Amino acid sequence: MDGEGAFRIAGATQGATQEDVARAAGVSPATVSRCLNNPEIVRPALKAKVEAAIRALDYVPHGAARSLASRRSRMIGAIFPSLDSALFGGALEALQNEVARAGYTLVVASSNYDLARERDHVRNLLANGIDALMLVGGARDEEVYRTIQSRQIPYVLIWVAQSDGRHPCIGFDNAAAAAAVTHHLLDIGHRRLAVISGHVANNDRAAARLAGVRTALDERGLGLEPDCVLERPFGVESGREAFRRLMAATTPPTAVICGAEPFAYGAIFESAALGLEVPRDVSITGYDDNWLASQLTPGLTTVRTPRREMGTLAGRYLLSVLAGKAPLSPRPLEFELVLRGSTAPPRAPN
Amino acid sequence: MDGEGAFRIAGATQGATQEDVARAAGVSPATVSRCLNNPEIVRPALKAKVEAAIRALDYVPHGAARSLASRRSRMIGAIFPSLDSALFGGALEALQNEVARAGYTLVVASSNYDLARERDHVRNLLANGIDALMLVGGARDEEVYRTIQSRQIPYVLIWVAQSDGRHPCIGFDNAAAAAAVTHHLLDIGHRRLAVISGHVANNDRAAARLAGVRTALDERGLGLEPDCVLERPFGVESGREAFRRLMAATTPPTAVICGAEPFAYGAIFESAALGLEVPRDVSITGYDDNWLASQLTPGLTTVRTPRREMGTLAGRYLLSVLAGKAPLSPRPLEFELVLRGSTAPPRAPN
DNA sequence: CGCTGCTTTGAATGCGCTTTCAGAAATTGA
DNA sequence: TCAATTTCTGAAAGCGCATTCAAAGCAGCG
Repeated sequence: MDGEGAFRIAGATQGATQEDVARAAGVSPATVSRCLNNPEIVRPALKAKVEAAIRALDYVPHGAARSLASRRSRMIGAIFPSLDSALFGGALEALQNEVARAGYTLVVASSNYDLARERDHVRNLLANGIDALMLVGGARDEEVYRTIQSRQIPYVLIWVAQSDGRHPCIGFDNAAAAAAVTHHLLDIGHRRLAVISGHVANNDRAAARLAGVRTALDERGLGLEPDCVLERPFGVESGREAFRRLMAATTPPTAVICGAEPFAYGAIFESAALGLEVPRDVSITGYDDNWLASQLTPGLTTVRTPRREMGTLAGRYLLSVLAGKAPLSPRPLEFELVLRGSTAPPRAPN
Repeated sequence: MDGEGAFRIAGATQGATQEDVARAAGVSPATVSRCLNNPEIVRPALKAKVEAAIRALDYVPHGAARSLASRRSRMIGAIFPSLDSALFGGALEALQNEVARAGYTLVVASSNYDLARERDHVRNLLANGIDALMLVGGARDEEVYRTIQSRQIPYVLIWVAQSDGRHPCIGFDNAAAAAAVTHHLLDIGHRRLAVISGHVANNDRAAARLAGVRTALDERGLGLEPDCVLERPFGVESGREAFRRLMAATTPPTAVICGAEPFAYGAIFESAALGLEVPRDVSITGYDDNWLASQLTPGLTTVRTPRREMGTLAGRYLLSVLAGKAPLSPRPLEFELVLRGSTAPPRAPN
C-alpha cells in the first residue's frame, strides 16, 4: 500500500520521528534521544546502529518538540534599530556566524528606531521562546527590562558601555569617542564647532556622543551654541541639508562634528556643491569609519568603532551564559581615532 | 507561602499557562485556546472574562507548545548570501516588516556566498520547523530543492526571475538589466568594453549579468576579449584593483561595466588616483543604484534594482501561500536604467 | 411546552521529544 | 564464581497547547 515505509502514514508529509528511528535501530526512543543530546553516554555499538537508522530514514528532530520537552529553543533573538544600514550589518552577520557555530538559530527583528516597536518585538520573541536576547543600546522602558528578567534568560546590550553595571553590555564608550574627536579639533585650533547629531530622544548612543562633545568643550571652557547643534534623522540627505544650513550662518563653524557617518558623507558632498574645500574651508569628522571614509579624497577623519566585534562578543557572551560558564567580564571595547585629510587647522584662527 | 499566585510553583520561572488562565477565568483550557486562535467563535461574555484573566496573569502562549500542537511554527526563514552589505539590507528589513505585520517571526542566516553553508542552514532552519523559506538566487544543488519540497512548505527565490517556472521567484531579469547597460554604452559609441564581475560559479545573478553583457554585444556583432572580463570577490578594493589592471592594458577599454556597485565605486576612486577623468577618459557603470551612486560627482550611470520591493513581495507571497490564498502570480519586476554623468561617448571613437 | 437544529463549551487526546527512575547489563573485587 | 558496583538502557511521565468529539445551551417553531 505504502511503499514509502512505515513512518509515512497516509497524507503525512512530515519526516520520520524518533520512534521510527528507534524501531529501525531496535532500541528505545530514549536511546535515540541520548544519541543526539548526550552521545558520550551511549555505548558505541548502539550509537552506530542508531546513527545508521537516522541516516537511512533521513531523520531530523522536530524543533518544537525538542523545545517543549527540553524547555530550550536553541534560538537567540536580536533586535536592531535598522537592518537596512551599513551600520549594523557587520554586527548582525558576526552574531549570526557566532551563534550558528554553536548550533543556535538567530531570530531578528528591526525596531526602526522605535521603542514601542522594539517592546512589541521583545514580547513576541520572548513568546517564541528564545533562549537569549541581544538589544542595541540601553535606552528603553524599565518595564521591558523587567519583562526580560522575569523570563530569566540571558541578554546583552551592544553599542553601549554602561558604567552602572545594571545590564550586561558589549560596547564602547560613545561619549569618550565623541570627546576624542572633539579634542582633536580643539587641539588643532578650532573654536567654533557645530554638531550634526541623530535624534537624542530614545537613542542613548546619539545622546552620549553629543554629551561627549559638550564635555570636551567644557573642559576647555568652551560651549556649543544652540543653533550649532542640529538633530536630524540618520541619512546622507539629512547631512547635506544640515551642513548647508550650518554654513549659511553669518559666522559659520570652522569644523563640523557628525554623530553618524552618513551625516559626514552628506556634509562632504554638500561642501563640494557649495564650492567649499575640505579641510581648507571647513573640517569635517565622521563616526564609525565605514569603508567609504577611507576611499574619499580627502579621507574622512573619524572614529573607528568595533562593529563586527560587538556582534561576535555579544554572541559569545550569550552562549557562555547559556552554557553555564562564567561569562567573560564585558568591559568596554576600544575605539580608535582615525586621522585623515578631512580635518586641518582652521584657516584664520580666532 | 507563595505570594506570586498559584501559577508560580516553586522554582518555576516560566509564566502562567493556558490552564492557569482557564482556572482564573472559570472556563476550560480549550476556551482559552479558542479565544486566542478563533476569537469569533466564543461568546463575547466569556471572551471578556478570558481576556481579563490573560491580562491579569500576563499570560503569553508558549511558542513551542503551540507549534507542536498546531504543527505550525509561525516562523519564516530567510538565508542571504551576506548580511553585512548594503545590498541585501533593504530586502531583509522589508521582509521582516512584512512578516512581522502578520504575526510571523523571521529567522535569518548568512551563507557568506557559500552553497555548502547555505545547504546546512536550510537543513537547520527546516529542523527548526519554519513554515516558509526565502532564498536568494536559484543556483544550488537539486538536493536542496528536494529537501525543501519534501517538507511541503512554501518557498520563494528572490533576486532572480526564472523563466522555466520551476521555482517561485520574486525578482528581475539580471541579464536584461546588464544588457540594457551594455546597449547604452554601445549606443553612445563605445566598442571596447570591459567587465568587472562577481564570481559566476555558484552565483547565478553574477552569471546572468555577464551573460547579458555578452548577449548585447553579440547582437551587434561584437565580443568580449577574455582579458576584459575580470572576476573578483565583491568589494571596493577588488574594484580598484581590477580597474587598475584593465586600464594598464596596451589598449585599455573605453568603458568598464561593473557587475556590482562596489566595483564601480572602486573603479571611480581608482580612476581619480590614476589621474583619469570620468567620463572623459573612461566611462563606468554600476549595478543596483545604491545611495552613493547619485551622490558622486559625476553621478554613476547604473541600473536601479527593486531591492526593498523584493523583500516585501517575497514576504507577501509566502504569507498568501500560507494563508491558502492563491498567490499573486510572481512575474518579473521592473528595473530601471539610470543615466548619470559617469558615461559619455568615448573620446576618440574607433 | 416539547421538539428540532444550531451554536457554544468542556473533556480528552496527542503533537514529538527529553528526562527521570528503575531495572538490566557489564564490570570489578574478593 | 558470586556479590557489589558501576554503566547503560527502556518504560513512562509529562512539556503546553490545539483540536476533535460529544455534551450542553439556546433559539425557533409547531
